[in-house]
Amino acid sequence: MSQSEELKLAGLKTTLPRLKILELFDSNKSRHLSAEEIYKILLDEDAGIGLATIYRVLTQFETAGLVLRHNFGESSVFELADTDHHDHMVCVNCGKIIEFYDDKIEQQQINIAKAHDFTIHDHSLCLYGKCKNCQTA
Amino acid sequence: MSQSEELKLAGLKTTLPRLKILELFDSNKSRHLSAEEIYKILLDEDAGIGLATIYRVLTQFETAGLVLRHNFGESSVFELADTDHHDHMVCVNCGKIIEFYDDKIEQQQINIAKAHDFTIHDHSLCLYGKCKNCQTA
DNA sequence: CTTCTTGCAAATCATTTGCAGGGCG
DNA sequence: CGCCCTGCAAATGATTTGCAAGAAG
Repeated sequence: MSQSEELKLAGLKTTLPRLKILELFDSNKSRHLSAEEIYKILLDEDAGIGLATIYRVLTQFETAGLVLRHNFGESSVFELADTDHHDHMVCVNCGKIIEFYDDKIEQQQINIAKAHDFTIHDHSLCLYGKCKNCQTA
Repeated sequence: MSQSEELKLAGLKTTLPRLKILELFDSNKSRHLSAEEIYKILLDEDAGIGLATIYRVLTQFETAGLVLRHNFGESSVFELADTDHHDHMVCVNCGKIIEFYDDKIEQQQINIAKAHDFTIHDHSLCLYGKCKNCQTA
């Protein structure tokens, strides 16, 4: 599906800011971007896109289910919602983000919730520490 | 250990704001409080304690290891660090917080980190959903 | 054309900091 | 009595919103 079609499906008009942001997520290796990071990247491209617009677009994308918002540090980071559910490990030294999925943990969360008569809508699991390269530092 | 002694041990002078806040945590059934909540409670008591002071005290307490800071919603909530490690379930409807500890999950996190050559310093696991009383709502 | 969008600036929110007066040890 | 603390107001950083001008369908 083209990016333009994705937008249409979400009930959003095809506009430059939206395409640019989608494009960034599609092409970016890191996958995890904050509004500020997106803003700076687009500034370098002289796209003339304001920070407020980026926040608006990201919120719309989140509502439409196109991206997920995470609250690792103090500001939000977003990632494309194009893969299966996974959790994260964040390197407190270099900021690297490693994704992982573990069936035992997922299952155990469900068991625990059940034991407390709690219905899970969502969950967030984040491990903070040092990645391979930063352990010596 | 008295609250005054706890403060001394942390290298902090015994002052009214600090005692009041410690007292609140000790007496409060909910255990989890935000700076704003503490501020409002103390306002009602006419303690004349400013919000900035509450933030300062909470930060000092966190540094001293007396309290833990969590980032469930958009603002931080604090809890006394007087119990063993545990994770949380937060009811998105009524805000109720349920604490839990699961050995399998803890162990599995360690395994996963190891598999990725990652050294865990800390982790946060939070289940969002509806508690028993809010399921029908 | 009509409605959805955007850029910019001003407004919010949560939290932090500067400063001058006070209080603990 | 010196240094740590506090209240208040102003400063911050992240994110949101008001508004009038511009595009998309």
